[in-house]
Amino acid sequence: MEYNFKDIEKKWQQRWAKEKTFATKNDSTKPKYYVLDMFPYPSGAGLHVGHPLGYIASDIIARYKRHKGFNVLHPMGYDSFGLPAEQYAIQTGQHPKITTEQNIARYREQFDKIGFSFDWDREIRTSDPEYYKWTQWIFIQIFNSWYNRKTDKAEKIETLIAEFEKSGNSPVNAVCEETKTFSAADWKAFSEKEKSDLLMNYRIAYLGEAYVNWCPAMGTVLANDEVKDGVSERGGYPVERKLMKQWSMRITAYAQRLLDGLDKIDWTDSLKDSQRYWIGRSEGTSVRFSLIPNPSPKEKGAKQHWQTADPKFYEELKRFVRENKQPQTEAEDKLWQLVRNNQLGVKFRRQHPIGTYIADFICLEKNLIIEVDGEIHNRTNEYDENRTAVLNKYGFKVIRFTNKQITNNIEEVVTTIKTECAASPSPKERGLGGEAKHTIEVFTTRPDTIFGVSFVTLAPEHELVDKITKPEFKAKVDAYVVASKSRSERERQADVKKVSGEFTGAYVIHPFSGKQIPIYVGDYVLAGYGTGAVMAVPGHDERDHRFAKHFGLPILQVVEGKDVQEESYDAKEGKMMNSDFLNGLEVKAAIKKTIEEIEKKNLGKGKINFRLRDAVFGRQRYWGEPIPIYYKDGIPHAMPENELPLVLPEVDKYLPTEDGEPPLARAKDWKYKDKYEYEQTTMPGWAGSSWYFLRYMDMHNNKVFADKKQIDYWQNIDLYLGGSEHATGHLLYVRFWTMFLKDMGYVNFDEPAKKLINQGMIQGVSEKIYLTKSKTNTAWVKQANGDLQRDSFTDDVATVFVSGSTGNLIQKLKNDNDLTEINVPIHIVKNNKLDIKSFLEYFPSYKDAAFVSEGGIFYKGEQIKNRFFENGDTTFYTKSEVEKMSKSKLNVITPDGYYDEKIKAFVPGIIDDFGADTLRLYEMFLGPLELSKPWNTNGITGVHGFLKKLWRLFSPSPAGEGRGEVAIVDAEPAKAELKTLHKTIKKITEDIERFSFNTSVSNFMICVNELTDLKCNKRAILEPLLVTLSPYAPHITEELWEKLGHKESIAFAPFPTFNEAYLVEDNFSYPISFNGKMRFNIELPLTLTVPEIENIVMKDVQTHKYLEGKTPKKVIIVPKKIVNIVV
RNA sequence: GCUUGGGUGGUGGAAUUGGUAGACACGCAGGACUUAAAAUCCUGUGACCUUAACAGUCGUACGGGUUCAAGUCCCGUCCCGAGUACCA
Repeated sequence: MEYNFKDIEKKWQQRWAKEKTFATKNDSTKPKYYVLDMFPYPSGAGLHVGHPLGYIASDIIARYKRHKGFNVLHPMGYDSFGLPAEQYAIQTGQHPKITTEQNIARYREQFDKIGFSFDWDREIRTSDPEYYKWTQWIFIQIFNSWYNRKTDKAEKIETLIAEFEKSGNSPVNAVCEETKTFSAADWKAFSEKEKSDLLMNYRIAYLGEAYVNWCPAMGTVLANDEVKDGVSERGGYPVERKLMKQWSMRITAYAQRLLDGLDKIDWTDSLKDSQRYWIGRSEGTSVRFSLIPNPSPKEKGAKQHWQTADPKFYEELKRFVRENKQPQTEAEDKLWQLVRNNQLGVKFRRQHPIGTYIADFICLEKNLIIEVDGEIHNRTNEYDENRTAVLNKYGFKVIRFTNKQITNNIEEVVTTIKTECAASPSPKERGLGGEAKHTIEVFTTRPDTIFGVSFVTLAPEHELVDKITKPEFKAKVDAYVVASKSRSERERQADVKKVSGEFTGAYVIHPFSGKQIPIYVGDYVLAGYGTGAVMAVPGHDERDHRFAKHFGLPILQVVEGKDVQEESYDAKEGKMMNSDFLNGLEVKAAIKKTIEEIEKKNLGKGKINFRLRDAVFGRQRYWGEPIPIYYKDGIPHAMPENELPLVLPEVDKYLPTEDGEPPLARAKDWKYKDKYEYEQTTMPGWAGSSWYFLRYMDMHNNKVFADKKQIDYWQNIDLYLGGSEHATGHLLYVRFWTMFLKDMGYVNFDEPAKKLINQGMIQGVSEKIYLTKSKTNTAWVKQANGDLQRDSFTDDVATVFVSGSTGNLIQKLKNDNDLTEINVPIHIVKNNKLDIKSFLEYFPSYKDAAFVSEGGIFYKGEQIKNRFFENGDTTFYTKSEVEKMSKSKLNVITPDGYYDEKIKAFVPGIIDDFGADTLRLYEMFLGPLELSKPWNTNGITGVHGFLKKLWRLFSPSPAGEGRGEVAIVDAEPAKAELKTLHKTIKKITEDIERFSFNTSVSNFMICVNELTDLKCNKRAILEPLLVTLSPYAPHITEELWEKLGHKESIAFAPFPTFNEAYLVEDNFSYPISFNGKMRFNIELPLTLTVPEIENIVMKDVQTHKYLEGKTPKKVIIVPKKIVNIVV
C-alpha cells in the first residue's frame, strides 16, 4: 500500500463537498467559536502561495476547535465588487472578457484543492444585491443618525430634530464646531432645504465639502488608506488634492472610542500602534492672535468695504431687507433721522447684513451696532444673547435700545451712541486701515513656548490668507497659493524637506509680549489639521526652524537644554527661559500655567485634536454599491428601506461621462419613482467588508441583516486573521461600523474581533533581466580578459537584453541611464538560467532581440559571437530579487498548477508534486506565522517525507518495499509509546493555543520518528495521533482513519486527552555546571531533596576532577533544572 | 525622522517564566541496499585547536552591566525588515 496523495486528496475533497461535512449547525447547546479570515479580492492571478498561509492557520484552528467540541463558524467569501479586472474597464470602458464568476470559480477551485473546511453554505459576495441590500440598509441607518456628545453614542436623527424643535441649537449638541446657533423658533421657520443642510452637519453619513484625494486617471476619489506614496494603491495612478462635495462618514466622532477600545482587544501591539498613530490624538490648546494691520477694503481690491455679509447668504439677506424695509417701527425711523448723513460725525448704515444677520443700524468705522428691540422683532432674550455673541465674534460691539427708550428719551439715546462712538476708536484713529477685526486661531501642543513665537504660518488654503495679505505682497502670495494647490500629492511628498512660503505683509500682536509678529503662508502647514495655522517656534520645532532659517527670521530660545541657532531643541523637558512669567518652570508645569493664562485672558482654551479625518465614502466608479439616496428639490432623501436593494443599473460604458460625471450618470431612465435623480457615486470597497462578519452568522435572512438571536449567540469574532496592511483601513472601518451598530442596539459588542493575528507576507523571488533603452546596434560586452568593451553588431538588432549576471556591465549601463528592468516569468527560469526559447514564446514581440551575457551574444536562437562563448556555454543568467508576489512582477507561485497559454505548457504547483497536506504542513513549517519570508521550496521534501513515514507506521513492511496493507494491532501500548504520544498531545495543544504552528510540525516529526524507532503499530497510540494531526493534514488522516475502520469523518472525533501520568519521570539527568559552564550530567531520582542531591553531586568523581582540589564557594541546586557549582 | 518587529550554524528556524544554545528540517559529507538510478535506511555535521581516544577554547550583531547562571533582563552602538511621514 503506497501513499498515493493524489487519489486520497481528491476522494476526500469530493466527499466533504458532497456530504457538506463542514456546514455549521445552529446548535446553541455547544460553546461557539468563530474564526474568520479576511476575505480576498479575487483578482485575476488566483491565489498565490502567500495567500493560504493565513487560511491554513485558521483552518487548523477551526478543525482543532471542532475536535475540542466547539460549534465552529468558519466561513469564506469574496470582496467581489469591481471584479473582474476593474483596471481594464477603467481604461477601456469595456467589460472585460474574464467574468467575476470565472475569477471566483478559480479561487474556489484552489480553496477546495487545499482542503479547507469552510462552510460554503455561507459564502458572501459583496456584489450580490441580496448582500448589498443590507449594506445599503446600514448606510441609511448611518445617514439617519447623529452623534450625541452628551451620551457619547450615535442616536437617531429624530432625537436631534426634536431637540432643535424644543430648544434650538446650542453648542452642547455640536458635533462639528462651525455650526450655527439658532432658536427653536428659527428652526421652525427654516425652509426644508435649510433644515436639511443644517442636519447634514450632524449626520454620521453626510454630504460635505472636503479636500479629497482625486485620482484623475481613474476619475474617482480615494480614501487616505487607498493612496500609497502619492499614487493610487490599485493601479498606481497619480493622485492630487481637490476640494469636492462628497459623501463622507463621520468616523471622527468615534475617534476617542476607537482609541480606547484598543485596550480591550487582543491584537498585536504593532497593529494597535498604527491605529493609535492614525487616530493621532494630541492634547494642546488653541490660541487666538489678533491681527494688527487689516488691509482696507480698497487695498484688498475686489470688494467694497461695507460688504460684510456672508456671501452665501447675501442674496437672501438682501431680499429679506427689501421686503422688510417698509414696516419699520416709528422709533427706528425716528432714530434713523438723527444718525443718518454723518450727523454724529461717522457714517451709519441701516438694515445692513453682517454674516447671516441683519443689523438695524451699523457704524462700520467704529465696529458698532445699534439694535432696536420692539414689536416687530419680538425676540426672546436668549436669542438676543446669541445674536450679540455672534456679532461680537465678527468684531462688533452691540448696544440695544427698546422702542420705548427711543420714543420716550431720544436725547439720552443719542448721547449714549455718541459716547460709545468716542470710546471705540476707529481703526483709522488707531493708525490702521480696514474694518472688521480678525484673529488668527492656532493650535499648539506646546503653549509653554509661546514666548518663542517669532512668526505665524497659515496654510495656503486658510480662509484669512486672502483677507489679510497686503497689496504689495498679493501677487506673490496668490501665485504661491495657486502653485501649492496644483501640486500633486506625490510632488508635495517628494520635497517635504524643501522650504517654501511667502510673507503676507501682515502682522499679529503677541498676546503676552505685545510684539509684532509677521504672518507667512507656507505649505508645511496643513489646512485639514487643527486650525490650519501655527504659531511658529523655531527654537523648539524642527519645521519652524527650517522655515525661519530659510527666511532669516529670528530664532528664540525659551527652553534650556542646548543652543537652538543651528538646530531646534524639540524635547519636552527643561526649564523655561526668556519667558516672562514662565521663567524657571519645568516644561510640563509651564504648559499647564500657560493654558491657565490663555483661558483667563479668553485667548483660547485647552483642546484635543485628532489626526483622523472623516472617511470619504463616495466613489466616482461604476463598481460599488449604489448609495440609496435620491434628490428631491436639491434635498437628499434616503430611499425607503423596503424598496432596497437599489440595484446597480446597466450602463453602456464604465467610464465617466464627457462632462466628468460618474459612470452611473450614463444609466438611462434611472430615476427614483421616474422623477428624482439618484446619487451617482457608489460606495467604496470598504463598505461591504465593514459588516460582513455579521452576515455570516445568518446568511440567508431576508428580513434583517442578521437575526438578533444569531448575533447574540455568535458574538464577535474569536479569531480574525488578516494582513497588517489593513491596519488603517478596513480594521478601523469595521470597528467604526460595529460601534455604530452597537449604539443602535443591533449588536451588543463594541469590537468586531476579540483576537487578531497578522500573518506575515510570503514574498516572491523575481527574476530580472535588463533591456537597454537605446536602439543602437551596439552593446557593452565583457571580453575574455574581463574588460568591458563596446561591441558592434553586424546584424540589424532592434532590442538588446543584458543578462542579470553581468554586474559590471549593468552598473555601467545604469550609469548611462540606459537600462530598463524586465521581470521574466519565473517558471521559465531554472537556477537563474533563462530559457530564451520560452522567453521568446512568452514575448513574441522581442523575437528579433539580442541577448548579451558574460558568455557572449545570443541572437535569433543562435549564438552569433562565439569568441565570447567559452566552452560553448550559452547560458543567459537572470538576477534574483526578493519582492512582493504580484501578477505584474511575473513572480507568482500558485499552490496548484495551471496551464500557461503563452508557452502552451502546464506549470505544476506544490499540490501537483506533493499534495495539499504537504503544502499545508510546509507552509506552517516555514517559520512563525507572523514572519515575512521569501518563498522557497528547499525544505519541502522533509515535510513530504514525514507524511510518507507516517503512512509507513500503518503499513509496517520491510524498509525498501513500502508495500502491504494496513496492519494495526490492538495490543496494549508500551510505556515508552504512551510517553511519546502524550508528550506530543501536550506539545501540540500548547502550540496550537499559542499559534506556534511551525513548532507543532516539528513535534509531529519527532513523534513519528520516535514511534518508527519503537516500531509502534498499536491502535491505542496511532489513533489519537491521527486526531491530533488531522487539523494540519486532513486528507491523509481521514484516509487512515477510514482504513482503521471508522465510518464517521475524523473531523469531529474528540481530541485526545492528555494524561500527565504517562510523562512522570523517575529520574532527571541533572546538568552539572561549574561557574555556569555545563560539564557533565548525573542521572538522579526526582524524589531526592536538595541536600541529598548536593551530597551525591559533591561525592561524584567527575565533580572532584573539575574542582581541582578547590572548595566550592556555593552550590546552587534548582530541582528538576540544574546544578551549578561556584568555585 | 518617528513608530514597530528583528539580528542565533552553510540555509529555514527551535530554545514558552533567566537554568544543558543550535530542537526539527533542508543542504552537505560518508556508508548500506541496487547492474544503475530513484526511493529508503544508517552515521557525521557551529567554529577553532587537538587526538588513538578523552578533553579543551570560543561562540546567539557589537561594547559594557546585573546575576551562581544571560540568546533571554538593563544601558549604549551598529545593521536589516515593516508601517508612517511636514499632524504644530
